[in-house]
Amino acid sequence: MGRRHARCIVLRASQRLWAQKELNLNNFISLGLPSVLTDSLTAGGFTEPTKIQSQAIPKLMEGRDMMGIAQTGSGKTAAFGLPILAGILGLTGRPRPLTTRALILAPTRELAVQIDEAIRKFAGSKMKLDTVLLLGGVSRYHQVKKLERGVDITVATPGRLKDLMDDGKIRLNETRWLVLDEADRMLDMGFIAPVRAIAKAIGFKRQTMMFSATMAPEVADLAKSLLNEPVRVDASVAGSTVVKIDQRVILSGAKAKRGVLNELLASETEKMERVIIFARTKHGADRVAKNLEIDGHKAAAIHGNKSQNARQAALKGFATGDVRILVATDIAARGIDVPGITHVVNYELPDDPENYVHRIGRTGRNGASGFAITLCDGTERGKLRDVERLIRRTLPVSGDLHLANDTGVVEAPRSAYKKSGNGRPGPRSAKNPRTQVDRRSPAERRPFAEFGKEGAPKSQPHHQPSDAPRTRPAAEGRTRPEGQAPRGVRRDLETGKPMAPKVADGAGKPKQRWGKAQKDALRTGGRSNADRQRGRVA
DNA sequence: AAAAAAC
Repeated sequence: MGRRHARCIVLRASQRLWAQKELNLNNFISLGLPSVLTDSLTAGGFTEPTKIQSQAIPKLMEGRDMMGIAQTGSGKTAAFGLPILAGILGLTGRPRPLTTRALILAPTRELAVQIDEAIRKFAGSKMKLDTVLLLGGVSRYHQVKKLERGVDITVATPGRLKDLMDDGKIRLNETRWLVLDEADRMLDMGFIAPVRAIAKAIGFKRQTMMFSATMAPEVADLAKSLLNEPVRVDASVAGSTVVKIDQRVILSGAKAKRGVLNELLASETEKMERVIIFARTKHGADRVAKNLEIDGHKAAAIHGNKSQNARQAALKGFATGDVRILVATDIAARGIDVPGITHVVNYELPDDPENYVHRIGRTGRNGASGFAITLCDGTERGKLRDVERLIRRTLPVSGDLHLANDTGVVEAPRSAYKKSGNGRPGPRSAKNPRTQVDRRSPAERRPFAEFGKEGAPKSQPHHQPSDAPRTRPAAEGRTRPEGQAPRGVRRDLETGKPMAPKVADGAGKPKQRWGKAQKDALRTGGRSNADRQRGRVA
């Protein structure tokens, strides 16, 4: 009976599979894609378009330009890739030597590799397709060989592409499709000049697709000059994904972080199957990886000082499950799409608060849930506050501010990361020695969780008139010596009038960490980081 | 004072 029942289920499942194959029950068909592509999608197990795919594909098949607000994981690669593949299927003959029919630009090499792999997978084995991947860090030789024969699709990072353009190894005059992926990041990285040069080389007979996580003014500017009456598709999933990520903060002294991390990796409740650990600097990432190895954990590291081969190897080992721990700089904060990451650990807080959001977005993907654990020491309080302001919520904190202000003597007591809650130190015990001398002023001695609220930037009304005496609700009932300004209000030295608080116009927005002049120099000059450092006046 | 991207 049980057996027959089981067989019945098996039969039903196989019938469904058969029906799907036979009748090609693939919802991509309704989007107007040719059968060569839907067949390969079915074979790859893709039958259900994502939100952005069902919105974008029909419009792109009509030849419209597009501005897409979307992040990695939304399925945007297929959203622009499939219409391009469909367009190429409609062309006859081979691409001419030194030309490419489609050009896809990405900000980092890893991202370019991912896009290239995905597109070839969508095309499947039945479609004749010549592609080339143009990125730095590897020999130009094979890239040039492929270009000499002519290619259908080129995926590139701006530096190497511009390099090859200047050497006459690639001509863009026959390029019909241009994609700018992660445009916001490309601008942040100073690629505006090469991107414009590339677009100019292609000319106007093209279909342009631009994708960005945000619609910052610079992005809007670029979109205005590159896109022609674009369709706008918004597939930002801001709330829904973040909700599935369990975020928390553990206070820990800088030197105690190593011990805290080891405890986390060892603890059974955490079930850290695949974890990515973010460090702030390349050197920091190497150091964390080295310490993990010493402490008996197999780990790979990825950052910009590693060779392209080493970077690919690290990523591959992580994706295959060969190593369960990847230590990374913010090179991997965005775009890296390795499935099954259960935990993101911020060993150090990022300099750019936006990167916090991108980092934790490596987990909780495709409906899975994930954990994001941030280790925060005393010097990082400001950065944590910036993050909390950006995401507009206060993160649950455990651990001990005394430990966070650790200057190096304290070993992390278990209670620092086992206990969650009010952020106050647990009772003094052998395990929680609290031998640290507290060097803070009395005003600073408050539970750590309060720090995010200090100065209350998020409750400041944006439009508060600056010439009216400013009062904070919290200051009510508080007595002050005559003539002393309330805390948090700066007064003009001459007039004594209150000035606009520093944070008022930045509330809800991240602080600008680099001077505008430096960012501009980066944007326009296109010089290397090292050049920039050398050229700067000390 | 960082990271990314060209040799």
